[in-house]
Amino acid sequence: MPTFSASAFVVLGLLEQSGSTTPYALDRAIQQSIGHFWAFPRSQIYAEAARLVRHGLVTEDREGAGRRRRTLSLTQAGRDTLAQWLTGPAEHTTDVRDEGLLRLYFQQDGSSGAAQVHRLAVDQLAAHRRQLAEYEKVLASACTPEPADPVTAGDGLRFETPQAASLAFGLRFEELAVAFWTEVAEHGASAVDPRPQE
Amino acid sequence: MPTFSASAFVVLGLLEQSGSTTPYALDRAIQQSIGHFWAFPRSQIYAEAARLVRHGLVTEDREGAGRRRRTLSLTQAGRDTLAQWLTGPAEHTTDVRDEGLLRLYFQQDGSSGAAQVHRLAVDQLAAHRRQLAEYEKVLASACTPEPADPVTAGDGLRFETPQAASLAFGLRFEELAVAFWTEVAEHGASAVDPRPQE
DNA sequence: GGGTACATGTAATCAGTTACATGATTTA
DNA sequence: TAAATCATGTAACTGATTACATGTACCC
Repeated sequence: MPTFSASAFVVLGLLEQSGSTTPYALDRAIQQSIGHFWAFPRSQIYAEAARLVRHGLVTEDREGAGRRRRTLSLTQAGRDTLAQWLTGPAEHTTDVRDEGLLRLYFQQDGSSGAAQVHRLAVDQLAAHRRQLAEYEKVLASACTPEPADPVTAGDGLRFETPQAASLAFGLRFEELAVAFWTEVAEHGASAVDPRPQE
Repeated sequence: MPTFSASAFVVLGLLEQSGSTTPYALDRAIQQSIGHFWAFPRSQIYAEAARLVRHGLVTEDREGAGRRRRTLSLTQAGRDTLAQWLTGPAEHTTDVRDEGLLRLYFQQDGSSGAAQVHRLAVDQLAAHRRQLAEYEKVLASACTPEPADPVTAGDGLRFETPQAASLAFGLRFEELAVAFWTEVAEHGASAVDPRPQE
């Protein structure tokens, strides 16, 4: 059997969570959750689904007319493959592609580029603020109020599921980005301290 | 003229910084710096360089024998295109692909999956610690000691160039990851608080 | 001088992106 | 009912990954 990519498991995992769905519904689910830590554009869903069908991990069912919608479902083989991946050894891959940081890297140092850097920072800041707001909305529904138990209680909200924990990471990432670009905007790139919290 | 991707600017930018170089040297530079926020595998350098040569932004010069090494240099058109990109409007794209978070997302909630989650967290933690150590090494050379001027002085080390500032972001990201997976390892996914610092 | 690690490139395959086309549903 | 928007799919193209092949230097 071939070896499947992480993108394949995005599809398998979501299918397990939701039962049968359409590619479009998968796309929506991805945008709001997994897409934040596994970029996965809509058009790839079709390709990935086709591959999974070819290998017998998913079945598809198409409407005969109209928009010829597909409905995807897991097969037993699909469920097994997913379970195996979830319990198997994890590779460590964190790939980031952030055009803002790339531009920052290539800016001239010294005061000549200061205005450019500032403009870049302001732009990036706005974008990350927007993203942060997104997360807050999404997480609001995944959050539960503080448990009464004083042993486990900290301050703030807590999550109950691994899903919500992953999203919490995304939220923290955006907070980091906002803090970073704020510093750059206010003090210029030369004032960025690698560890502000120490 | 066609529109160039961010990967193209990675090559152009590095060529400007270093004068003429070989694809291999570019690769090494990327691994240690830009690769952290713009994933760019070695084999793509050849493809990208070829494209840039085709469009006249780069010239290449090949050894006649032996390993037929290339030497790449910027043309004036290349320098111009780079300058234009650096001053032009920035898109906001932050794509992340992190297999660890993906797995976490799909873990079962409840106590049944706790051991899996723990193992995952320990693995990811180790990997991110390694990455963090990397950054510390790379940044040590980009760091300057605190300036004496009390107006701009904070606590800790400061950076002088946009390059170092970008890397500082990477370092903070790894610190975030380490903190996150530590929490998951210690308390399970259900104990992750979205905003520990509040 | 043979082994190991580093350096360099190519071609085939696979994944991802863009651009487009069309069907359904809501709303003015 | 026309316009706008949401839903759905395909095909052509470009970018990325893998696997391989070979050259060069170092070191024992």
